[in-house]
Amino acid sequence: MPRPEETGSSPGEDMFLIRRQKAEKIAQSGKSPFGRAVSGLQDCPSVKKAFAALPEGDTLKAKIAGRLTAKRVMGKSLFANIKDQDGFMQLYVQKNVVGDDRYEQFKDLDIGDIICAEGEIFVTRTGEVSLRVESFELLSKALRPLPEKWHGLSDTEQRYRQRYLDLISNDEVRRSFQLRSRIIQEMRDYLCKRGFMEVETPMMQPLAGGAAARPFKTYYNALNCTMYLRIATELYLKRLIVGGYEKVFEIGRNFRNEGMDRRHNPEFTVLELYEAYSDCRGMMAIIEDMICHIATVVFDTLSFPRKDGVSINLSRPWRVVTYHDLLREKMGADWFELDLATMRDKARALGLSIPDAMNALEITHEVYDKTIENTLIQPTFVTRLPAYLVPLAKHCEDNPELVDVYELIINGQELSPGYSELNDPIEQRARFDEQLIGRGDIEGEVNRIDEDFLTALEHGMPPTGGLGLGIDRLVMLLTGEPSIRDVILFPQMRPLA
RNA sequence: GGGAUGGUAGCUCAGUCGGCAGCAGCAUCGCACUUUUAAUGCGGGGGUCCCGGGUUCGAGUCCCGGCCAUCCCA
Repeated sequence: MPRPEETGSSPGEDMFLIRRQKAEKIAQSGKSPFGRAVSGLQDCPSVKKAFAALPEGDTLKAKIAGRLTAKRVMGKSLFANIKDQDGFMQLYVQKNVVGDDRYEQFKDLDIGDIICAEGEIFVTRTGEVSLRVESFELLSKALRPLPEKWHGLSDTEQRYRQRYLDLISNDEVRRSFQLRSRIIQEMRDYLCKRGFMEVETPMMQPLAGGAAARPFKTYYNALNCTMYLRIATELYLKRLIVGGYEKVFEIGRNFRNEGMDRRHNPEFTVLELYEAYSDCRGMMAIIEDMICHIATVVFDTLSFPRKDGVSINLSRPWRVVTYHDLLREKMGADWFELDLATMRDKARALGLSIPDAMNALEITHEVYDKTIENTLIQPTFVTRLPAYLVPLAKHCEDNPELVDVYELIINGQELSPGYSELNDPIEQRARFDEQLIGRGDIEGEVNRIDEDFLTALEHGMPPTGGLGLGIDRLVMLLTGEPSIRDVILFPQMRPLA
C-alpha cells in the first residue's frame, strides 16, 4: 500500500485518491471503511441535555454517531467535532486513553467521515461539553472533501444540484426544510382533526383539467395512448364529493409545463380541499384559521418579517375586499362606467401595454394583475371575481357576471383560491364551451372538455366549497425564503451535458 | 423571450493596463505540539482560468459564438 509520499502528494494525486488509499489501507487491516448498523446510539442534543441535568458528582457515558466536521490535532491529544441530525458534540481523544494505534487511526480520519464514538461526557477548561473518547469506529469513509468549514457552500447552482452538500454545510437550509415538513404535518393534522379525509387522485390523466396551464405530456404503452401529468386535482376531488365523501383533501404535486423563476417550479405542491354543503365563506374561514394555526404552532408568532424589513401580519380578521372595489380604489369610482377607449387610455397611462383588441374585462384584469395584486402585502381576500376568469365556480346570487370566490393574496402573491363550487352541470358545460372559444386551440387536444367529469356532475353534486393552497409559497412566506428553489429540496435544473 | 451579472485549486475568493496564474484563506500532505474550538508554528503538493472560435509576438483579461447559473423585466 503506497502511503502518500512523506514529502506531500505526488503530481496528479488529488484528495480523492489520497482518501481512497486510506480506505484501502483500512480494508487491508481487516476492517471495512464502510461499516454496518450500530445500536445503542444517542443523539447529541439529548446527551447534552441529560448531562446538564446530571446531579453533582455523577458521571455520564454516551455513544453517539455523526459526521466529522472538524479536527484539531495537538500532539498526543486531539479535539474533533461530530455533527448529527440536530446537533453536534466535541470529542476529546487522548493517546494514553485509546492507545497508540487507535490514536494514529483517529488522526488518519478525514473531515466528512462518519464515525461513532463512546465515552464519558465532561466539560473542558473552556466550558465545552465534550465526550472523552474511549472507543470509536469508522462507519463510512468520505472519499470526497466537504465544502469549506468557514464560508460553507454558497454557489447557488452547486447548492441545488448537490443539495446534500448544502444540507451538510448550511444549517439554516437544513432548518428551512425541517420547517417545511412540520408545516405540512400540522396542515394534515389540522384537517384530519376536523373530519377531512386525505385521498389520492391520479397524477397521470387522459385530460389535464381543473386549471388553465400547459401540461407535461407522456405516453402510456400498455394503453397505447397519450397521458398528461396533472395540472390540478380539482376535477377528481369533486368526483369524490359526488361519490358521497363530504370532506376530502389531497396534498400533492401538480405539474405545469411552463417557465421557472423565483416563484415557479414546474412541479409544485398544492393542497386542495372540498367540503360538501359549504361555500366560499366556509373556505375563507378554514384557510384563515388553518394558516394562523400553523403559524402559531410551528412558529409561535403571527408576524413574519421579510428580508427588506416589511413585516407580514397574519392577525385576524383578514381584509376582505371585492375585485370591483379594489379597481375603483385604484382607477376611480367611475372605472366600470367608462367607455372602452377611455379605459384603454387610463390603463396605458399606468405604463401597461394594452393591445387594441383587449375588451373591458381584459383591460380591467390587466390593471388588477399588474398594478394591484402585487401591492397587497397583508393578507387580503379578494372576492367576487369576473366569471370569465373562473369557469369552475358558482356565480354570485345577485350578479351572474361575477363568481362567488375568493383569491387570498399575501405578500403580493396569490396564495390560495377558494370557490363556491359550480354544481350545475348544464352551466358547467356552457362555461367550458365559452372557455374553449375564448382561448382557442393553442394548447391542442388538452383543451377537450372532460365529459367524464360532466357526467359525474350530472349525477348530482351537493353545494360544495373548495379551496387550493400553494404549499411552496406558504413555506416561502413563513420561512422568509425569497425563492421557491429554497423551499424545494431538488428544484428543477437543466441537466448538465 | 429581453436585459444585467457571474463561471479561476476540493470550497471561499483575488487577479491592476493584455505580459510566466495567487508567498491568498480554508481543506489536503509532512514535521512539532495532551483542554482546543476558524487551534497554532514551520515546510510541501494541488489549475481544462466553463466550452469553441477570433484579434495579438503574447489572452484568465479584448472580440464573436455557445453552455450553465443568479437577479431583474415580459
